Amino acid sequence: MPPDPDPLVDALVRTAYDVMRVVTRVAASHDVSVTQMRVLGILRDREPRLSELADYLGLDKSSISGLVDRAVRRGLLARRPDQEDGRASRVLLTAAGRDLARSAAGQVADGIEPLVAHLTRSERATLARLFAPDPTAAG
Amino acid sequence: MPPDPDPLVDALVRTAYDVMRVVTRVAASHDVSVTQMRVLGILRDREPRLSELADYLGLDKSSISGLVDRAVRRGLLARRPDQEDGRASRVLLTAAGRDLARSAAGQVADGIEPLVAHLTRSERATLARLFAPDPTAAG
DNA sequence: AACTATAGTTTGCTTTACCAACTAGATCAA
DNA sequence: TTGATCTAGTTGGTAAAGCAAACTATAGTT
Repeated sequence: MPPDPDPLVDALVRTAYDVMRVVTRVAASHDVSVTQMRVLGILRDREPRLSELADYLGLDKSSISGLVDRAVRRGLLARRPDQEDGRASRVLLTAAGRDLARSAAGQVADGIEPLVAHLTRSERATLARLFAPDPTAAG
Repeated sequence: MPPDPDPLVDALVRTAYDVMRVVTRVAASHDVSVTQMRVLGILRDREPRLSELADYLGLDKSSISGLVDRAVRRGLLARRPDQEDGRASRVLLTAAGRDLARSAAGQVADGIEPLVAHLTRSERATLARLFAPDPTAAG
């Protein structure tokens, strides 16, 4: 989207594509889709219902079923019936899934490193601060 | 990918997902895929061969054929035989494609705005500067 | 002219993701 | 309690994304 009058927006979009390229590459190296990678990341500190997962991802419930199915078949995720609601299931990482998530996170960090390699220590700190856990925006 | 020791990396990944969410939404509102949106953006100031486009996107040639086909069928792109190489085609925006690209760029800018709404003018300038047209990294 | 390399296309496959229809368990009302 | 309704998740059907492999046609090379 070149004729972007706002250089910041332009930079954000460009950087987003760069980051996604890294994530895509790392995911592929583990033979997992970007979305599945993201699921693994989300589940590291959560054990949500399928519908909650759908909300996190902004996807339709029906998209989640197959996504989780495939990951379960691969031994990365497991389903657990919800205690409080007989209709619901909760999704959680298996040991293998947790290993993959950890390893992939490291690779993503390494892959992103070059994108900010030209920044000084203090510039990085500034960047991290400006991007801080979004005070108002949705997470 | 929570247990990311580097808060900057974490912020970049999170922001990338936020940006992609906006792009996805805008693309959907035009009934176009994220990849097609990206193609429209790329073609705004270029008229590449299919193979060059494949390189830009990091996709296989075979993925490009169908992608371009569908966009041509929608009247967003056109193929033009390359003068210098009888095997090659060049891809370019139609007027409709250019309109869509322009309009979408505006929507993306508007959608991203909230992500940086909490920043002061000077903080934005800093951010834009730190993200500047990556001096070393690949574009 | 014959080989080889390159540009694109086509076919077949899996995954993604949607929608709509469905099942089963929850919830609310009478 | 029974019935109406809502919600969680699954299933089936569809279009697109993207890869790999086989193929066509043009370039380039020897």
